Amino acid sequence: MASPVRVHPDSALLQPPRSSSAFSEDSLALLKREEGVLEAMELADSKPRPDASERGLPGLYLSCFDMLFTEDAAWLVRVADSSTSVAAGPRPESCLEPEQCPVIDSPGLGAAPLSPSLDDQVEERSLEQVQSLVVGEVLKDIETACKLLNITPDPVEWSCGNVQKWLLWTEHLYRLPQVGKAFQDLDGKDLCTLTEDDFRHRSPQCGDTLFAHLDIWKSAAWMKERCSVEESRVTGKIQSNPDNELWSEADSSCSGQPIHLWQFLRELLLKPHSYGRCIRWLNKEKGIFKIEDSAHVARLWGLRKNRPAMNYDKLSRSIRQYYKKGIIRKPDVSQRLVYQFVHPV
DNA sequence: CACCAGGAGCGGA
DNA sequence: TCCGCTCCTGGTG
Repeated sequence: MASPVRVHPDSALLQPPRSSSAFSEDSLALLKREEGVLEAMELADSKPRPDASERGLPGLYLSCFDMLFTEDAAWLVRVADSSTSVAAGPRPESCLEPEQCPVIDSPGLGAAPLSPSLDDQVEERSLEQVQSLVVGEVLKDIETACKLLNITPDPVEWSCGNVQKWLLWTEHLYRLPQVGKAFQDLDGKDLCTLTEDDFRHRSPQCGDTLFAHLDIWKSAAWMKERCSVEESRVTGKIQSNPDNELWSEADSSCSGQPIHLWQFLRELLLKPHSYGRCIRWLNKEKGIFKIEDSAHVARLWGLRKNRPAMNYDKLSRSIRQYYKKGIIRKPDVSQRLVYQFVHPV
């Protein structure tokens, strides 16, 4: 398990790397294990990818932030730069696969070796790009979790029920023991005032991990608020995110309307890096998808709808109600757990 | 046994 | 009224 990292909203998040220690074995392993976070991370890895959904959201955040604040990130940038700089010429065997091409703009490196100071500047610039990519990705993933759980991104605003939802969600994704009872009757405000020791006291097994996860949510909320204040100050309005537009049709949580099952399924399908193990497209153009883990999808749906007794039997009955409504149907060649959106995106 | 199909009653919005 | 949850019977591989 990734070691939790402390991220305080007011300090660490936007700071440059703090450590000058060597690349530890742990962080290397972490890097190899957790590279699915965003494309920028993928360039550091040429090994077969582990199943994305096994990482779970929280673990993903931890490793992201861990990387952000260590020398590892600078190393990552060096990999990115070297891979882009050789793009015109033959690539060594250890180079990246085509689909793992860096998304970071090359700072325009020439063939000649850089002077140390220029090298530092390049690293710093690329590091900023990596940082903003990672932070953006973390915010997006938290946003997804918020939509699925129907909670606000800011833990301070959570009700007792929201806190329990978040705990369930985190435990579920990160395979933690259930400790909800230890945090009973706490609302978000109370939760946020707890210290790491309080968390450990309430849950010796995973209190520190939960605390770290919560810290990241708090950081993200802080950043989001900062960004929106900044944006509204500069542009006078909140800018829209193209990625949100992509699935705004399927997102009803923003409009206050209860989410429909077909919308929920599409949300999961549009986040393959998080949910690809439990539901995935077989043919996105035709809208054909397969539920790989029926129990898992049912649990997620139950979590989203506050229906602890939800199971696949009930979920599939709801899906079948869509048949006569012309929203979902069985594909021409019927297969188990395979359905088709009548009107693909 | 897990999945599939569909009828029916119910409650919430 | 619509939507989804729940319970149900019966069928299939």
